[in-house]
Amino acid sequence: MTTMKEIAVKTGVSVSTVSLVLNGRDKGRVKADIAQKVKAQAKAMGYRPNPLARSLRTSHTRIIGFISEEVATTPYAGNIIVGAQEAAANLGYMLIIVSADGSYEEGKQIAALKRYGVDGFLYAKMYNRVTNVPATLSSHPVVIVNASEPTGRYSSISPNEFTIGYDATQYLLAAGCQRIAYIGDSEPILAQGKRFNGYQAALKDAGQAFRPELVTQVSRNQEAMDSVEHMIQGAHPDGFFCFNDSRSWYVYEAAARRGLHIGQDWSLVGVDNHRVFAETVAPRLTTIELPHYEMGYWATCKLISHIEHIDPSTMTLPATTAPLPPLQADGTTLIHCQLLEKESVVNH
Amino acid sequence: MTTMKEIAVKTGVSVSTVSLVLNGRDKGRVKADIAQKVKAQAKAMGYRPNPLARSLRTSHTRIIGFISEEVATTPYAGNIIVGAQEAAANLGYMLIIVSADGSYEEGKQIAALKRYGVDGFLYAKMYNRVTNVPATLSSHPVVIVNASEPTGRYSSISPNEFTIGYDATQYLLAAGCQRIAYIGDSEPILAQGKRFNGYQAALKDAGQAFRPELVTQVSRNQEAMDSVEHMIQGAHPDGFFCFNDSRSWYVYEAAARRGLHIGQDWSLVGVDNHRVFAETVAPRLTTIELPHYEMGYWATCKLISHIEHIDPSTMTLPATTAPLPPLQADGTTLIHCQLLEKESVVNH
DNA sequence: GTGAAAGCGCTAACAC
DNA sequence: GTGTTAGCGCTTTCAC
Repeated sequence: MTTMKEIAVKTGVSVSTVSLVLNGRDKGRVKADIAQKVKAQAKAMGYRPNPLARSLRTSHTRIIGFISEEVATTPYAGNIIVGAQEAAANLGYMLIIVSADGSYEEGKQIAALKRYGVDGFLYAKMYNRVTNVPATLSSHPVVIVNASEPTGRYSSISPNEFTIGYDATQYLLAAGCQRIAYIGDSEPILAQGKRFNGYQAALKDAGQAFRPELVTQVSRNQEAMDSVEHMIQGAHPDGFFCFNDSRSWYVYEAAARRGLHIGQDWSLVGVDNHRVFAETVAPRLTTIELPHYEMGYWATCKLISHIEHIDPSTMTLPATTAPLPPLQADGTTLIHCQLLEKESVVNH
Repeated sequence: MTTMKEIAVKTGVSVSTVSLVLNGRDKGRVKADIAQKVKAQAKAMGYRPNPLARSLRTSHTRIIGFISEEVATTPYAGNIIVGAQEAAANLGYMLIIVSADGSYEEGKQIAALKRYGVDGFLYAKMYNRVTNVPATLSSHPVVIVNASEPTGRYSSISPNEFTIGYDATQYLLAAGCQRIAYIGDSEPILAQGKRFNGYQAALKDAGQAFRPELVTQVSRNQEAMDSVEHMIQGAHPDGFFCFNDSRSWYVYEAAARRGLHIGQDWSLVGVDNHRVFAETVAPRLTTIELPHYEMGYWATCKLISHIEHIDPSTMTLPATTAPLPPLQADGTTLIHCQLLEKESVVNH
């Protein structure tokens, strides 16, 4: 580890000059040629600043605290972490991740993160919902990921659930489906209601009547299977929009029992949480993937723009990255989800 | 943030005395009553040490670098992170997680972690394999998670793949299955070979002949489905051991096409990667879950025991935690995987 | 323009 | 036994 002192000695200047130069604060303070010498020497010696020492002085660390629940129990939401981590790396930050679903309570974890001097917090939930942000976070910049929050005090980023339902339904309509079923979740969770609204809106916009008999909101296991069977027998759907891949399963099994094939006899679009389908039946399944990676990435960019008091639109993002989606008036950003076209929709 | 200096002033002693007392190094150096006073004052003022300042001095940080690939693309392996994070929290450590599957290369990430002064590294892979540890890590304690490494220089923790195959097959045998099929993966990955060995060994120990016609090693999609169908038609199995849940899927679909039910007509034990099955068809499926959480937890305990040069068996683990599994001679620890009994095995 | 000096909060060698 | 002192590597104020 080469230090500034060593560079100072080698170059024959003082540490303060080195610090000035290496931090780009030498404008009109240090002569250009000596600045050059310092930079050259630093490069030659492979100088890298010691973040600990810098943090002790400046009390900012370029570390972000990522607080999550249920990383354990939700498939693929881990992509939020990956997205956040990559954004952080691109912008010169590190992520310390704590999960609050374990033996250690959220409060203790937050206190520990504060002691380590994190510059801000990402508060992530593993399924989209309304949540309350712990009061202890309010001393720092916070961005909420995959959730929203009632007070409007914090920025948040979550998937646009309405357009998920709308796009899926519209896609089935465009394929010529006349009787599109909605296989939902029996829990009254946020995503459920909004996707269902999108389904209804798409039907309405296409001039199709909404038929309650085509809707079934199921839990799981045999009971769910029976509900789906019952709906199919009564309402004869030719297309299905499924809340998630667990619900798609019941349709696949019902098709198999009838000797029918998804993508040949029935159309199906489903939200893909687990990706066992992608792995197993692809390219048979047309799916919508939740934008976990994007949410993590953008939330981190936004948080850092808060931390550094800069306008997110001026942030230099890597060329490969899409521009930050615009903020709504209430601080909420909804991310549109892509529909991945495969073969499980047949033209009727 | 109260500092040692403030405590020293309030108590009327020097900072060094405070430091000694608060670090438990006052044995025979500071009088008991004054030590008491210091402790009381510290408590009253809600003193918490500043880890940055301490680290700058001691050059250890109580931060562990967690290096992983493919957190993005592997379901549930995120549990390794959760386990590691909880173990770290229990032992007073923090985890900085970097993923090497993104735009930033492993080398840069490792350099950054070193600058932040991590005390050691967890080098995790998201599926079990033989891997090479980057040379730059050798300056620090390292534990390998969910992988092994050819040189034998590092400790590693991975699932016992052999017993997965053995236990699953034995369980099916005990239920009376006479013709147990093995639905494997067509890739020659480590887990594949060992689970297959376990399957063969269990058959042999039970005195059943190994029948090649009951084995099919499939990739995915229609081709995989066709192979499974072909095997079933030719060899008439009454029980199935499936390499993972993607492969279980094909058996479920084949059963549905015949109007048969898993758990009534056919027995099935599968390794459960995605848990869409657990969510969807439980309690119909008898599964083996990979011990991701445990691997993360134990790897972290072991790493910390290296860092602090203590015998892992003397570590005070939380009462809820199982004891650390023993180390093999080559530094490898294999974790036995539990078989979760449900209803997808029928007594023949 | 440049350097000396103070100090972020803590630890540890060394006086007394 | 306890306090004084000297840093860890860096930033920043203030003389010169």
